[in-house]
Amino acid sequence: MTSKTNRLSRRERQIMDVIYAKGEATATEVSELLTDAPSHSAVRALLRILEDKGVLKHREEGKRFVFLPVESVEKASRSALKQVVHTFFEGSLANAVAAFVDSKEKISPDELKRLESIIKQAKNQKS
Amino acid sequence: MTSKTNRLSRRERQIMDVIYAKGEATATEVSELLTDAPSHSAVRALLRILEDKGVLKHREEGKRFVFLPVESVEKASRSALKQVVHTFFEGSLANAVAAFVDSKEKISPDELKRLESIIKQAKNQKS
DNA sequence: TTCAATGTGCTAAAAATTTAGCATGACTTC
DNA sequence: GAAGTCATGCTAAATTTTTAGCACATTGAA
Repeated sequence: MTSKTNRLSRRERQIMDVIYAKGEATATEVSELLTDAPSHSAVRALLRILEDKGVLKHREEGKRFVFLPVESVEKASRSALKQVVHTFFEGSLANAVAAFVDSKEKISPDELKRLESIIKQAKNQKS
Repeated sequence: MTSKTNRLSRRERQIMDVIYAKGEATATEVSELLTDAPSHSAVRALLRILEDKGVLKHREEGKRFVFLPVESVEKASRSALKQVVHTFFEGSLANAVAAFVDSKEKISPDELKRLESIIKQAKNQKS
């Protein structure tokens, strides 16, 4: 249960969120996307630390470093989602979806259709 | 976007998670539920800090303090969920549900039924 | 070549988090 | 009422996080 992101400091987590949302990012991009970004060198330091911790890696692109998660986004997102569902919705996906639907988020008809077919498919696979 | 829980340190978040999952808890309960709990007095200190920060409040029950979130669990859970969906699933609930279904989590037939009816209801409300 | 621009790495200091331990108060039990 | 138990508050120290700034490398233009 002690997930990897659980071991990250606040800034580190903020940065990981940005990178997960974007897929990958340079130090400058991270800086720009953080709403309350610290100095540029601070961001770079954090990125280096995250790499030390083994949650990020980078590839060099020209002279810039492009950082990306070591763990696949798929895996990370699944565990983040599971974590929320567990903490707040007693482990029930249905509870979570219900809450989301109840909120004022507009869910487009398209989304609803997709949801329907996802559920249908899951039902079939069960049997 | 800078949510309240975003301002919490790692330990503070851990504690909030425990309390959200349980609804409310005493210092002792929090200690027991943390997998890598620090000393008891450390936990109490954190709880005090969280109260100072305005995310927890307490009521006295005999001689113990029972801590509970200031923000309703409903509200907190909605924003936690929204956050994950935004960060990892491009804001799409359907994407999130698909990922959850794909994972090896067993989703009971009951859950699936509930999901179906939730979606159906949402569709009707739209029109 | 030389200079400016843009990137990185490193280091050390500042700030924040996390912790233990002691003092205190209430309640029970002997 | 004395001692033991269980709770809290406070304080100060240890540890971690967060930061800025300087040094160095590379690229491209003048």
